[in-house]
Amino acid sequence: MTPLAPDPASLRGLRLFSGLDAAALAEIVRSAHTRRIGKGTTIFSQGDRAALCHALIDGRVKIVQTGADGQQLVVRYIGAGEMFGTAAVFSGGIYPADALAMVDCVGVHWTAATMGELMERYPRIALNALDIVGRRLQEVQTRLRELSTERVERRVAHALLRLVRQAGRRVGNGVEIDFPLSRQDIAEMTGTTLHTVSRILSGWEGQGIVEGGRQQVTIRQPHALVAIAEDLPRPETPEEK
Amino acid sequence: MTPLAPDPASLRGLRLFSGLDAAALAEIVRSAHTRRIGKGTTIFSQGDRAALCHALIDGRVKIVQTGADGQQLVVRYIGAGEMFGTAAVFSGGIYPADALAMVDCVGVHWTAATMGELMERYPRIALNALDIVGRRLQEVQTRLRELSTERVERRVAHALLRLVRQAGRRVGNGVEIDFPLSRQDIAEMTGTTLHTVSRILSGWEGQGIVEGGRQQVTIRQPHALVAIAEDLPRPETPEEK
DNA sequence: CGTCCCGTTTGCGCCGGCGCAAAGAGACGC
DNA sequence: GCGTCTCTTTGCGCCGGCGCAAACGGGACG
Repeated sequence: MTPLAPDPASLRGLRLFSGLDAAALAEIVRSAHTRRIGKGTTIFSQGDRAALCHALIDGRVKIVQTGADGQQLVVRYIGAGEMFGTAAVFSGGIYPADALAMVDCVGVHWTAATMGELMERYPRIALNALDIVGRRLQEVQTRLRELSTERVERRVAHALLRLVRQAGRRVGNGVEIDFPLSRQDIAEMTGTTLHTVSRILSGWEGQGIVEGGRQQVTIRQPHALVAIAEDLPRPETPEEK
Repeated sequence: MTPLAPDPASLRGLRLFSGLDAAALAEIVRSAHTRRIGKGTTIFSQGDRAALCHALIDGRVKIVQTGADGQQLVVRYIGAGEMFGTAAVFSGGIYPADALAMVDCVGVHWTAATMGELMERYPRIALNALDIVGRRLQEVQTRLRELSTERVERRVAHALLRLVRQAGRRVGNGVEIDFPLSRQDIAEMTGTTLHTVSRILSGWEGQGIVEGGRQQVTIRQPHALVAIAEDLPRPETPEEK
């Protein structure tokens, strides 16, 4: 992990620091530690003491929780501008999951003590963190309800739609999930197996709704996916070509 | 809902306000609205604008999220001393679930604006809220992993163990969950049906692990339940009588 | 360029648990 | 006390999806 000089412009873009004045931002920049993180790096591990508050400047980080039997849940993908590991610092002090760099990244971090002082001095930071953690709580609650009450196909549709919103990139024939996403990853987000995900995606591909690829999904008919997710009648889907 | 005079002692006991000095607590008491809430009351509804931050002084509140198809998830039970609906106020401003009084309750609330001002003036409140919401996020993430990766029996065991920690009351032959808890409630916490919960509990009852009853569960052998939850070899369980 | 590894796809038997149906017991209101 | 409603229990057929196995193809690496 290679240290870098903090870039004030990118720190200013972090959601955690929105609404702060120039003096506050200057202090935040002064105490920030910025670095490159190579693809595949474990930034922190489940069960470790939560010593640092992290945020991502560039790249993509996967947050994965592992149970005692080795089974994994993909909790979340972190994109540029987002914090991670911060809630743990203020809630119990143990990271509840691993943070893995999916691609080469640029990250920034603060010690727990520094962030605590910043929050006491600038309550806006604490309120922003509360907003972020509260939204994540709502999302996870929604996923819990989906997993409790919906069949796999709908769950996969919901998961893909969330990913499109978070990491969708327009390409020629649809919207691509803009980072490597395997069938196993999708399975670990939706409580199923890679085989089931593969079968579902193959079926949708046959209907022109998605286009698959190795660690890759492109959504060609988002509205069809919404209909599946919401268990609505399917619109007629002309085969586009 | 019958207004009451705020009781400073019970407000002081709220987790949200721990670590505050007397001046802060006096201000909190001044702006608090306390009232009785009858059993069965809907305190707020899913989809409503999140206008009030709530906390419970006495009683038990169930937080339930309902999907578009009417299927329900029991998100959480709120006990005395706990806040509820507060995260929603600071995260998007819409309540994501209903809050229902399970028994007669005493509740307290503040307007969103008042709580926002209190948090700006006393950052400790925001940090406490962050701690509480962060712990809830961790719990829901853990439940999501359990639901994704464990069979029903283990999930029910985990759910009962959580309830024991939260609302367990020692009685003559074990630990009772100290509020009305139906098989349907347990099912809605664990992503299964009431029939499956009933079958599991009947089986455990036959082994002396629990004792059932109408809207009632008493855990007689907590260690056996832990072994089930963690998929450990079962200890020999002598039939106590 | 060749080889190896990993990800994807597909067939299929099996199983956990859903959900219908019915019976019984307890709580509640008149 | 009686009637009604709700909750719990249990039998059982059915189905969604798990997980084993095998084949194929693409990408990474030497």
